Amino acid sequence: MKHSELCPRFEKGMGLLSKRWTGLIINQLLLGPQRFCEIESSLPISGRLLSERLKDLEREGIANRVVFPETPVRVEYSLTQKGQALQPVIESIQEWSHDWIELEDETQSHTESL
Amino acid sequence: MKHSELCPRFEKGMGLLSKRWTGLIINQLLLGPQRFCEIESSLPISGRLLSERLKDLEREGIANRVVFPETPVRVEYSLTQKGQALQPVIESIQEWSHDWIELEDETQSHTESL
DNA sequence: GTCATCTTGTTACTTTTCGTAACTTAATAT
DNA sequence: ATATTAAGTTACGAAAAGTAACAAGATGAC
Repeated sequence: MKHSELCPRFEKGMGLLSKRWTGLIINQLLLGPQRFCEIESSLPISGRLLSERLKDLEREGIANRVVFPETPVRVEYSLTQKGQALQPVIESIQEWSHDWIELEDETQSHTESL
Repeated sequence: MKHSELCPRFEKGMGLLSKRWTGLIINQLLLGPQRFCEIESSLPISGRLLSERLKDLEREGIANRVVFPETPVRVEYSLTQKGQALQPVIESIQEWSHDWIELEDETQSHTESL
């Protein structure tokens, strides 16, 4: 129960990134500002969680939220400087994934593990 | 409900990294091989979760597990090549955290939010 | 012999987070 | 009036995380 050596900034940063969906949402926003439904369509995430994660990101100063009061309403999310600064993180994860992750083949019908 | 553009390797890699504790455990193992109780002491993680995460990492080929049948038993965990290859990822997260995360001060007794 | 000790887990149980689906709001079109 | 659409929210069951107590197995203390 001594965890003294750990840098608290790093611990907090890692805590943000290691919440489910956060990395993938940021990856999506690195492509440019996007509205809620675009992010939702680009990822297998539900509206409930997406809404929750975007609120987290806004609260942490990583994402901006802009409402266009059209009908129906349009809301655009974009990255702040702090969010843009995550690009090297995302890129390094992309490189590692490309180099080291192998896909298990999904050609079988879903009746394995029986 | 279309999430077609997403690279499955990246999605899987991000899935690994965005499990709670995974990043911090890998960060610890980047310092060198360590036994179970050392990792446990270095992080505010419980034995149950640490055991679970280390099994995940072993199954993914990221960590090695070596048992020394002494008394009491000693078990050492270390990173494989695949695990070592995560160093740039961890480093980029460290840099971002250093540059952009600010700590809220914890000088108050824990009676805020009332 | 029996009891305590130490490490690496596991089991049992509670709390938090996630996943799914139905519902809400507000402006417009039919 | 009713349907439509985007952006959420609410409700609820399922999965994951947190906590604490316990187990195995060899040793040393009494």
